[in-house]
Amino acid sequence: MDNMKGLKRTHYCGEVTEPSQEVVVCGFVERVRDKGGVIFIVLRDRTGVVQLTFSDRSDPAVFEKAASVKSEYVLMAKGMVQPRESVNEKLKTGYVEVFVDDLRVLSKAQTTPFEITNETKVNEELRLKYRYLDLRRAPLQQKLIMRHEIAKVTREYFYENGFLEIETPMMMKSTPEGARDYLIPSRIHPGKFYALPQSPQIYKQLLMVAGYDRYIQLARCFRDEDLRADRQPEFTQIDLEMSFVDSEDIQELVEGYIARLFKKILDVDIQLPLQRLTFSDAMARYGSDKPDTRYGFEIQDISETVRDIDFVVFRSAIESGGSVRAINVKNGSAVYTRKEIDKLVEHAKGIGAKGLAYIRWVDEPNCSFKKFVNDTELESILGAVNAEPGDLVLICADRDKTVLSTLGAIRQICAKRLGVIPEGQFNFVWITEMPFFEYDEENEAWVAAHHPFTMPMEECMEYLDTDPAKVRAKAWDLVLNGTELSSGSMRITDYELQQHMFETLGMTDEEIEAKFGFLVEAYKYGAPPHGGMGIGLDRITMIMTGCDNLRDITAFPKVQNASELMSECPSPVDKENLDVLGISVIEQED
RNA sequence: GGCCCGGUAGUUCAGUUGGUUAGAACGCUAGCCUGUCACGCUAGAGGUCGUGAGUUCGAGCCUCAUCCGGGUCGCCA
Repeated sequence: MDNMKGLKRTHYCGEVTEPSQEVVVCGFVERVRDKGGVIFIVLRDRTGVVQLTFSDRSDPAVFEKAASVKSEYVLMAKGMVQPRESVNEKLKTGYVEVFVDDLRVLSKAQTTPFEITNETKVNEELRLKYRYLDLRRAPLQQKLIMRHEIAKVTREYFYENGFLEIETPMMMKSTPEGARDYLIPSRIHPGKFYALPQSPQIYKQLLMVAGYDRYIQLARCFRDEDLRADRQPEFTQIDLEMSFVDSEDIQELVEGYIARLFKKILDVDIQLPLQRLTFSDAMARYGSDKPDTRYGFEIQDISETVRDIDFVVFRSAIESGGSVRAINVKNGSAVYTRKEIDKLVEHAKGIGAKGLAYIRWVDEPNCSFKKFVNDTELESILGAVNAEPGDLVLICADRDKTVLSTLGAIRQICAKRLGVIPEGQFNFVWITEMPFFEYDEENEAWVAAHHPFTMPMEECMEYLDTDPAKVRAKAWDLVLNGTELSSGSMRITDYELQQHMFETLGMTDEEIEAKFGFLVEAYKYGAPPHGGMGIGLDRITMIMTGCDNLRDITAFPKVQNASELMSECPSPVDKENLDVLGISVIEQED
């Protein structure tokens, strides 16, 4: 094995484009093409590849060493850049090659468990086990580099706007609300635990009380909940908080950030101001609090149209206070055969609906409930949803909540199936006037829809005690292409009101004191009006890189059961270590 | 915790109704080749069919259990 003595890298591989200069490059061997008397080695680093050339008519020692090189060896090479005899137009460096006179093998490499190529069909499980090899591939490197650029633009923007980056603790008090905490034991306090932050929420509010009126942090957050394609247990939030502002001020600033980010990273112009929808409009039109507005198929209430139809499914839904709503899947009838519709209906049943009625219109409108409707009634339904020949009308009748969530989900499935979702389009929408309370059907109680420091809208204060369903919050989400990117709110700064909110949520004085005593105390000493947001850096990166899961834009991601396949964490701990922490582990039953 | 999908050489896959010695491509090893660039040619090595049980004269294939991975619902104040 050689060392680097006397050589220093002068160029990254991808930068070698000018002939007639001496360069020193280093990197990994992408490929060896040994022609017998001439050897080509493709060398790779994070900027690209360059071809190294060796001839048996020059230095025999160098040539012999080149002949022993294999894939993924780590090399350093010095030589003259010369034009190629035949160019490779597919490469940025394809017009030149480095004719090597000093070759150093810095590290040999075993045969890798999979080939390291840009395009790969290799099972992700294997790639995750050898993540450091998978990360050598250019597509992954480009994504992590773009993530870096996004973080850089983010910091630039907020710094320019007067924000201070301040670190908040990773070891904090556990607040057993909402998501489950990851707990940290400590030798000094057996039986007591810190928690990893689910977000720096409380600390950033205290920073406002402390007078640091514009705060930002690219904060690592942790939640011990089940994973999804767009949910990792450990993630990064662009966490910000501002004093002496109201909702619109924060939103305006964030809009400026979004526009800057997309312009700088993707050279995409985002039209400002961004679209706004109230929560109730979003639910009514899209059946979702994170609507994808890149396509239509909007939900329409046809309760009035079908009120007089003698069809028990519709009638009973309306009579029991629910509704009948429909989506018009434009040109859906060709794709959705009877069999495919049956699958949709099954899916709808799987998510809580009793079923779906439908009108499939190929030659004639073919209605699944035609026994119960006459031609006039059928026509008025088709008219109500602007149906034309070729369209597919899907109808759901039930409680409002069920109807909306069902049609919202079905709407998405149909759009994907029909391929009507435009690529390369970024539809942002603010969801405003979020409900303050949510009804927990299991425990038959109203619970906070957001964290308990969220400010109710002024005009809703009067319903706080009388009609929780009517109370809306000064809280909002930012949604991009159907993915929730961000949420924010104004915070309660009034001690009395905060106390009142805690009580409304059914917390006793003892609980309040134990969980949030220090926060409540802080607000007694003067608190500026403030609010803020947490923006999901990972999700933004995922969408901007065109990925459909967070693993691809995370250097070392966790898999579905929250373990890491490479290091195999989490892992058991010796009894001695546990004893020091005062912890005993109960045998898990299967 | 529920539902759906997947697991066969190092990798990606094929494998007929349950039937002889489980195949291909790429990779790997050895040899040849002075202009390749997904180099080419010749030869070769390489398999606990995820694991365990069962049915059967006989299981990669059928049954059951289990492990691992993915998607999703619940969950994510």
